[in-house]
Amino acid sequence: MKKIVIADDHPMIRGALALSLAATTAFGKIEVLETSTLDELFERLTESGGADLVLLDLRMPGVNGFEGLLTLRARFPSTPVVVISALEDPRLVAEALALGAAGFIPKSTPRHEIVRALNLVAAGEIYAPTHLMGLSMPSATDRVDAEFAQRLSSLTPQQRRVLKLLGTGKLNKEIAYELDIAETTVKAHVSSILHKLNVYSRTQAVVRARRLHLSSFADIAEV
Amino acid sequence: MKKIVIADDHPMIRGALALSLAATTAFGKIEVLETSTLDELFERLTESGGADLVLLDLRMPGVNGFEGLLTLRARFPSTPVVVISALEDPRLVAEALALGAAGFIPKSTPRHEIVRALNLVAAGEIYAPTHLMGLSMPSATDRVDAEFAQRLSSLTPQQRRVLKLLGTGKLNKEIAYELDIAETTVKAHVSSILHKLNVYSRTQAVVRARRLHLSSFADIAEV
DNA sequence: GAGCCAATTGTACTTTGGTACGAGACCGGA
DNA sequence: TCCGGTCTCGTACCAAAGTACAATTGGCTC
Repeated sequence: MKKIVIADDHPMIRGALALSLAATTAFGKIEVLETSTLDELFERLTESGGADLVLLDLRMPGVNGFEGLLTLRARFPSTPVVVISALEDPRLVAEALALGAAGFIPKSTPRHEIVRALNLVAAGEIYAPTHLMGLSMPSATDRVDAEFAQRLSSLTPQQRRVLKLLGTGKLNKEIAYELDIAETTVKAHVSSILHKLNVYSRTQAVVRARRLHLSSFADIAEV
Repeated sequence: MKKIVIADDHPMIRGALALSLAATTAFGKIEVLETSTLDELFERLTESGGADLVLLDLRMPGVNGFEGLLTLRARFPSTPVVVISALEDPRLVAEALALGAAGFIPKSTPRHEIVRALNLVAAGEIYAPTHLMGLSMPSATDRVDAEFAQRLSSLTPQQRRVLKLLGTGKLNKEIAYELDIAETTVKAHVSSILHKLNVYSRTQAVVRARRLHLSSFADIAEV
């Protein structure tokens, strides 16, 4: 009995995906859970210790972009994640796959194609629509971004929080206050972050992280 | 005899604008100069000490985005600038006006409307297409951005170069080497930049500057 | 020439930032 | 139970960042 979680804030999409899952044979018997928020998704996964597959919408209330995928991959590295997206930008596809997604399914995909995609993923393959793959030759910057995304995914949750605050230009002292930890600890985190991201200053870390479409950096809090 | 400069890298656009200018009565007798690069524009303006009007394309070879407008406003504050753009994003309009543009004319504008716009500007009014104004209420962040853009425009050319390098995450030492000046001087510039931008760390300066769509920050140099 | 401003540099200083090493607490898995 | 990883924190140290003050140069304008 495989456990599959659909995480999408739109009930209609969830329903459509559930239908496709029902038509997918490769998983055998399945149990489908639906969540409409990221927090709920993590609750479910934490309770049950992961799942056999997660269908994750890129755009969810609270956290948009790749933040969710990043966190998901960090906390449940062994759980395959298929990204569902309304956008069909080839760069998004490349980025999602670089972050360890097992597939990328645009919402416009016809159902029989979705079923085929899920069967592929069930078999351990990686699915992405061909028309979004060939065109975007992995350029130099894309590869750099992908590598950086990989590094980003190696951050621990707390380190990600620190990086998020770094991204607003805050001082170590301010970060310490906001997270209610000692400044020493913040320094330890920052130091570790810099090593993991392979940069040598907080400013570089922020600049590089901002290049990815992480929601954490899309909406900077007021000063 | 009013001196008007058209700065656009596309000859066809320059021609169309020149025609519209010829049909504009409010300026009286005019002399029209055309330039295809930003550098050439600045040469002309420096020679003649400004102009009575500049029609500036947002996208020019070398420097895209608002960089040119920013520099123009900084070096020739008394010269009115009308922004010409192929893009019609309301946010671009708001930003251009915040930076002191006297008008915003999309390239899709019909000629009679362009003439009307130029007449308005000649009369000291500010022109922007109504369909790009009403929708984007000046939100809180927009106002913050506009204020920050104002501050940005107060930077000197050299300070702008330093900020650009700051935006790539470089150390003072590296910036000094690239600009071939002493690290002390870089520090002096950075310090001045921070004051002018009203922030207290380089990282904040970078984060805030990147929120604007300045080309300097669009294409980060290789590491 | 006087005055203004950008740019440059120096010295000296304080504050942040970042590294290195060690260590205790907690937690989940083997 | 032991092991590994995360989070925590301290001390100590060095490098980078940032400030303050002062001074020189050069170009510009009035």
